[in-house]
Amino acid sequence: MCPEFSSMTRRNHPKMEPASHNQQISPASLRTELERILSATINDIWDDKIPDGFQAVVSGSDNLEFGDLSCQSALKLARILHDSPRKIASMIVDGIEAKLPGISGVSVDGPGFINFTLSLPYLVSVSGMLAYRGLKSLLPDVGNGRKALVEYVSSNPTGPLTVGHCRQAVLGESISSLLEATGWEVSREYYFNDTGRQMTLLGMSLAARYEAAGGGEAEIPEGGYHGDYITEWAQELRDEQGSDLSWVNSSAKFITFAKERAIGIIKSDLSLLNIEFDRYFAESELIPDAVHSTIEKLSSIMIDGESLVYHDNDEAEKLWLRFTSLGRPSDRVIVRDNGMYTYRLPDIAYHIDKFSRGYDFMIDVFGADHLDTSKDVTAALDILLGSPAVSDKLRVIIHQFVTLVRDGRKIKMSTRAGKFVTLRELIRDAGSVDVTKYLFLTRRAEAHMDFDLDLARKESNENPVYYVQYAHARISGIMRTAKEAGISLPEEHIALSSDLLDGEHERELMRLLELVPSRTAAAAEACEPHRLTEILADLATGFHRFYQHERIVDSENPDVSSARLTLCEACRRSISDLLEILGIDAPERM
RNA sequence: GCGCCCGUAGCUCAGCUGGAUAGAGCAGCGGACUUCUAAUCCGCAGGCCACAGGUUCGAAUCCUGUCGGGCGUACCA
Repeated sequence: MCPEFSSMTRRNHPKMEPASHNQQISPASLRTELERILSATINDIWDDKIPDGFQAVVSGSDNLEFGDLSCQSALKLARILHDSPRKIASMIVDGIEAKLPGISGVSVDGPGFINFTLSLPYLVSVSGMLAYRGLKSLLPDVGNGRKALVEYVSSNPTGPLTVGHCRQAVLGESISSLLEATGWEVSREYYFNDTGRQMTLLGMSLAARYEAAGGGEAEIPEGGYHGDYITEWAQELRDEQGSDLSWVNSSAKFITFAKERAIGIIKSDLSLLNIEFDRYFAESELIPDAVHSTIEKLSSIMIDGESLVYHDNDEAEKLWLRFTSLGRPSDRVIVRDNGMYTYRLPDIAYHIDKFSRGYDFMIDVFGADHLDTSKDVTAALDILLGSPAVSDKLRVIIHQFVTLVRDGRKIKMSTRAGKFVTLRELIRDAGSVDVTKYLFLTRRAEAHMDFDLDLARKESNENPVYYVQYAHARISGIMRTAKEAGISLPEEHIALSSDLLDGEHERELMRLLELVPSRTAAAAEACEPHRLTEILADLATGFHRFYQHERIVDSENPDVSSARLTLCEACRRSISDLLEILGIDAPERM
């Protein structure tokens, strides 16, 4: 934000309200309107030959030679109409009767693309909107205040967060912000398992270290946790408890102590990333009521004359869920013979709880290891809640793992064996939180990524995040220079004359800016925050190039300076708005 | 064996859901600072989009198969 400008934008000048103010059209409505006109034209010409529901689509051209926006409908229609795409395209263009908003040129190119050139006044007005009202004002209000829930990290409280969790944390957090940017009211939730075998093992591991710290001989149980942090907890516990022997005989106390310590570490790890959850949902909250009622619901479902759950003949307690009747590869045990629940059952109960809380959209962000389980859970929810309810509202995003490489070799990570690289260490090696975040955010979730620890610091010095942040800092510097020179942004309500911005470099930058809202909206729709890093890089390049070619602050030409300042501000604000969604700092100086 | 994901420049990765000449950063080579921040810009070089078929006006993108890598295939989570 530039406080020195905000006061201006709020001032009212009713008498000076120019006519052009009402003509401002947003990038989104321009596209909708174009598509509407094209669709109508196509239907007018060919009428019943066009399949029902046919919609023309316009998208940004990848090459400036082909105009700013392009439509491929003629190519698609060629097959249906049995005619050459070029001819069809020409007929469409000739048949357009309505005035196209914000468009100064239409042409038919290549095999049959219809290309549109955006008008200069329109481009100028969009830059103005970005500068004065910010990116969010141009994003579609998809959520419209509806509630969404994003579950992510959800790592069990058995130790510090690792590199893998870091990727997920950054991904989940940016998805949450992206949804917020498009009008959703988002709750961030962390689900953790605080019962079951892993917690018992953790408690036993701590007990063993506690013994050892007292000089005793004790072994960590098989499958237990070997991390150094457990030894530290044991020592702390010793120091605190002194000779209080009641601890030694109470496994529950060890579990509770370890659990609380672990959650504390996790929360402080997350705070390093500036991530705060609205709720930490413990599995134990579901036991016994929610789990029991889930078992009942599952039991009442019959498929092909068979109950969805069944017992083995010999063991009374053990309960299976017949996932095979739900199209899954194999049945699974959901209650063990000792009466304890396996992971899937409470997780189903948890998701039923989520659905019951009235969210319109739910996202689960999981690592690749959860894929199978997650499909089982979704299959169970489909049958319990009705398939459309689940597929409409629940979206599971699976991200692939980070493969760490050190000394040219891949490192196997294991939390239990105590062999892992923590989030803390990663941030330390990368040298900055922003660098670490950007590192993960430039990749799409499904991409496997190799991360070379030896190159961490080296890479971070050359990290693209600095390139983007530098653009922001540079513009901020220009704003300061402009202020000193007595040049300010034009006031919002005065339509900017496009004559002042008719150079090729101005146009190139404005064209880039015009694409930002639709690209951001598409990223939100797809829940793919990595696309924002692409937009950011493009904006930074666009600005740096513009800066190289054009003098912005020039006392000799205050009008031009002021107009160019608007473009800079549009750029700066778009960058800072996008960085904010990604949770990355937008520095004013570097 | 089976299921899911991935294979794109030397390296790390994009590629807007089938379109026009496949892009960026880093690494390499060569240029540009008396001018609002050179953490920048401009140029060169670098590709059989793993491989083989198929679908059609058109494929990195869709379908099949092969090869290679990751994850899963627990009465762990």
